[in-house]
Amino acid sequence: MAKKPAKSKKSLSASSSADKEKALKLKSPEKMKKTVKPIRVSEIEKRPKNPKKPKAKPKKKTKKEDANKPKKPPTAFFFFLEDFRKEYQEQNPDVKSMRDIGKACGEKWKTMTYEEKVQYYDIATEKRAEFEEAMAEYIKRKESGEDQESEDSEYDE
DNA sequence: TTTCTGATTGTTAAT
DNA sequence: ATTAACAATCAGAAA
Repeated sequence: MAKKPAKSKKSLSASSSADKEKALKLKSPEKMKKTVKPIRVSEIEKRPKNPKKPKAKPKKKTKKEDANKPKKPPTAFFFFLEDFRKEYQEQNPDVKSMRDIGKACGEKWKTMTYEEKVQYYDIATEKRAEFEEAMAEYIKRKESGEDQESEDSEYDE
């Protein structure tokens, strides 16, 4: 059977006017707001994984690995989770924890409309901007002199 | 005691 | 374009 080509289904010249309208609506909300700042990060972020990952898929980390390294900001979904959790626990005090909530939350999230989600997206967008700033500062500091550690780094607790 | 796991989606960086 | 990893959370299980 000759397989085939089903590779270019729409690409090149498929830009119809209808496509434009559709794309406008489907685009990410944050993208619509304005272009992201031109922060060019090439080698800033390094990802030295956690040496403590027994599983093939690392997921969490122990405690502090890099106090200077800004962690990834929570996504819109996570913000929604925070609110959702509170409500969920009120209605379901019997539920122990997030495994159930996560499912319920994800399900509801899918049902939410753009307008409802956009609020969280907005928060996430703003948060990301802050994260980028923190990241830039972190890099700067790191390049400036990571040797500078002594002051009150970490004594014993 | 300490560490990891699970489950959800979103965002990012790298390929 | 797609993949891989990580973001929070918390109670329970494993070592």
